[in-house]
Amino acid sequence: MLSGDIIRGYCDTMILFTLLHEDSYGYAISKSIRETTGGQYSMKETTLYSAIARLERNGCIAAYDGKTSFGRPRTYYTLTDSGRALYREKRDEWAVTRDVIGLFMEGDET
Amino acid sequence: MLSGDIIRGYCDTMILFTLLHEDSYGYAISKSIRETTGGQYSMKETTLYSAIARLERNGCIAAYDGKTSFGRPRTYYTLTDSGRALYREKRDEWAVTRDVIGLFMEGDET
DNA sequence: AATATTACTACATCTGACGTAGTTTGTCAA
DNA sequence: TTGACAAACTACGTCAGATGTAGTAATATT
Repeated sequence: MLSGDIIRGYCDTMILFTLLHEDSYGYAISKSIRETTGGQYSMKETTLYSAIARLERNGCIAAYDGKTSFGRPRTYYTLTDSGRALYREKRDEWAVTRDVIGLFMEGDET
Repeated sequence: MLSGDIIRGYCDTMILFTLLHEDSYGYAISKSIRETTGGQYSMKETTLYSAIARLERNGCIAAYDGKTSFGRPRTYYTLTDSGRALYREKRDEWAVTRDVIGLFMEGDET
């Protein structure tokens, strides 16, 4: 199970990725991330919500009220253009990061 | 130029990797890292030295005095067995991390 | 002795990921 | 109508790693 600093800097990207496909809300985003990673990574609630707040503050996602069948109404989020742009940046940055860190790995020529 | 949080968690590994090949000291380790990445990443001095201190505290590297031709004498570092073990752990962890984060990247099928 | 150069040290700050705990808003059973 | 209950957050504090700014230490050269 991965956690913390290892993933640091990519929590936001995971959320953006999830919203790339369809609008969603907190709990569902978290579930989607868990599923995407096949259970290898599970984002903590606080991490998720603070990342969402940050993304909204930065204008990368926008909120709107949704319905629910039970319990408190959900807040849905949708990607903005700048959110989409940020995703692309992060994706490109990742390609570089991955290769650079890979230079320090031996016996790992996958 | 990569920096900070992107690389976070792998500074230690870069240092361990460098020492895998031969004993070295602060400035030279930093230089070696810059060269390994082809100038794509340059570790800040403070980052380097605090990582070195951490690794030594944890028994992953051991220090000994070295000579110098000019200026203050260097402190050389050598990998310990547990440092070598930590490197292997980090290397394996990286393989997983890389694949998991990769799941969130589109149009990036390199 | 003054200076230049290499090699660090000290210390404060910032940020992002968490832990623990509590709150809000709705449905439903009785 | 009210109280249990569940979903969906919110508040707040902590911690570690990377970094900025600045200063110190040791040694050879002039």
